[in-house]
Amino acid sequence: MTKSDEPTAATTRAWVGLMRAQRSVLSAIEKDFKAAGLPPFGWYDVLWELVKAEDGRLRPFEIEARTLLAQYNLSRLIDRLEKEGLVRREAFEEDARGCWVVVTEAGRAMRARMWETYGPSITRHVGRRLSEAEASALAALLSRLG
Amino acid sequence: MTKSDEPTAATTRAWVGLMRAQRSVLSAIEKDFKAAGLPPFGWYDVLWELVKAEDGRLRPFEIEARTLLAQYNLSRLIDRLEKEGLVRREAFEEDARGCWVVVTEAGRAMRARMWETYGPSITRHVGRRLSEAEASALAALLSRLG
DNA sequence: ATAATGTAGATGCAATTGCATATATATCGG
DNA sequence: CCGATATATATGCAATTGCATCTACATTAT
Repeated sequence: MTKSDEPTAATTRAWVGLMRAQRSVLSAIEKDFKAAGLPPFGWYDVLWELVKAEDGRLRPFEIEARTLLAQYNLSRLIDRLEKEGLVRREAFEEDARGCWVVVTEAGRAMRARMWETYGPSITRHVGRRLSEAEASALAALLSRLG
Repeated sequence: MTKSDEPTAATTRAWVGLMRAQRSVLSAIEKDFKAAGLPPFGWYDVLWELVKAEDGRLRPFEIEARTLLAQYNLSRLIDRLEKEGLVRREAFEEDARGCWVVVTEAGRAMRARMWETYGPSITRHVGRRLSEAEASALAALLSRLG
């Protein structure tokens, strides 16, 4: 490895910190979800993207881009959400290969119920550890890596 | 949910950014590992902790604390590393419940070989996107969440 | 029109993870 | 010393993930 490819100490600390912070906060949040008897954390993102979207519907590939889920994982996550009645698949008329994923009323209700745990959990595990200015600065820096 | 539990916009952006940045960079790095024909990314951390440790050995619970791996996941990860000859388990004399995990020469060599891909990968996906000062600031902020 | 290529999404199968619990000590209170 | 409790690690099993590939339809070039 040539010298210029070697990460600087600060870069390495940033990357290791990113992994550790994410794991640590995520596992704390997942613990809160479990304690509240909620479905898996990962369901939230998909439901939220659908709720935000016009008509509560998105194509799978759109959800994929927004959530960074792998295609095959999303496909099966939709299966599970559908089995729970939180979303339903509908035909996409203009292209018979595709489909819509539509959030149901139960899905909207579940999203809202999850937020009641999720919101405070974010506050506890992130907000309480940083000032407003720090949170802003962190968000700005992280957006450079997305 | 009471008002005070609701995360601020900056806190939420920080958390969402943390998830997205970690997923995005991790998946880019994993792609580099695969392209180089290396074993799974997760093996690196364990090997590295062992190489850093005195005598190249640690107790499983010590690795667990350093890597944030779940106990049952680490137990089976050690199985896999052992099967590849990268580590070996040795008896821990003072407490028959425990064991040592010792990195082998092959394990040290593999760690070094992985770094040849990993180092440049960190540089490419993290270092190149931030100035030194930004990387430092990011590391400092992230350390507050660990 | 047709063959080649591209895209959306699903799926079989093996590997990994999570959960609950097991196993084998160790330690502690009486 | 003895039973109760705690600790270190392993493991059976179900759920999830990753990989490779499949199906079905769409688009493009000839």
